[in-house]
Amino acid sequence: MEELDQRIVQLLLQDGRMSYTDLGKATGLSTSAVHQRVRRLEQRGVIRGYTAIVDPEAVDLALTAFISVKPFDPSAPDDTPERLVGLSEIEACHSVAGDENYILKVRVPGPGDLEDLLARIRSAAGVSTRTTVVLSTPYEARPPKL
Amino acid sequence: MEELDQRIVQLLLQDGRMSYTDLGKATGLSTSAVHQRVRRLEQRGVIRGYTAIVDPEAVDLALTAFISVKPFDPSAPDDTPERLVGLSEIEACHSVAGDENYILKVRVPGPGDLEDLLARIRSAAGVSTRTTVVLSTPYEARPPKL
DNA sequence: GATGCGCTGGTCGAGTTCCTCCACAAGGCG
DNA sequence: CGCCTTGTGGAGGAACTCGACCAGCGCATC
Repeated sequence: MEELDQRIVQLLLQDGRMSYTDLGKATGLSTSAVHQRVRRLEQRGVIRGYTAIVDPEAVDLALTAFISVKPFDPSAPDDTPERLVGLSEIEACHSVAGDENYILKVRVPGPGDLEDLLARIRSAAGVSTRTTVVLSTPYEARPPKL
Repeated sequence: MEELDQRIVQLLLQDGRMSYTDLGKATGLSTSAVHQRVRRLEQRGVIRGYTAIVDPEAVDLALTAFISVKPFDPSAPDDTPERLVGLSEIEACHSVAGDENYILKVRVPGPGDLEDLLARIRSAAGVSTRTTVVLSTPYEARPPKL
């Protein structure tokens, strides 16, 4: 990817609502040219979307946890992600190297909801779980430096 | 938080670039009223910002890993997050319950950069590390259901 | 080595839409 | 009744969006 696109992406990572006019000023391009590049980045899949960054506590999701997951039957075909995709408390699902197969990042209002969620995960995917509760998060969702 | 604000936040989680006019149509409010509410949500810290969701591979950050971190000296005051805040490869830092103290989420171009980053983390924070490499991520950054 | 063609990616301008601010109204609440 | 909050509506200006046009470049052709 060339340098102009990279700079545009960088700017949109820092402020997803920046206007095309401002992007143009920041890159030395015309509004239309920037707009065109952004559209291309979107349809090439480089930019997958835009979102607000929200304080989890403010929306009653004060408890974050990482759940490591391992199938009971290692020989069965592994469709764990599809089995869990319907659980909206799961923010992310990573397939990982190591003792367990997946790491899930989940957000719930409180401990009771976590207990409940764990049961649903185990029964939906046929897995054993090991969960790590996060106590606080010093920082999160920082935009990468390109 | 009341229901209208919740719906606005939900919509902005799904599309961070939605216009105030559209938000108004979706919530049954006038453009001005929505704008006002969003500004309040921003300055109350409920909405912390906006960002583009970018394909990491497209910006040469193909390797994601979780690094569990534990200080060499458990009795020393723990300022690990501050010591690591300057490393831009670290996307998130969570203080966790369990054997280790923190979980870091990092993104680098490749294995060599990970090795290098680990050395910098250890020397900057005086910690031992245990890293879990992610092989693929079925999904990530899903907007929570409110 | 010129000529000409098509592709890519840029500027410019005009019509439309959206943002943003202000004045003002309706509903609680002391 | 007066004040605060939260809404509506409107007007001016800014931003978006589209089409027309142009410059550079690669490349086949002569």
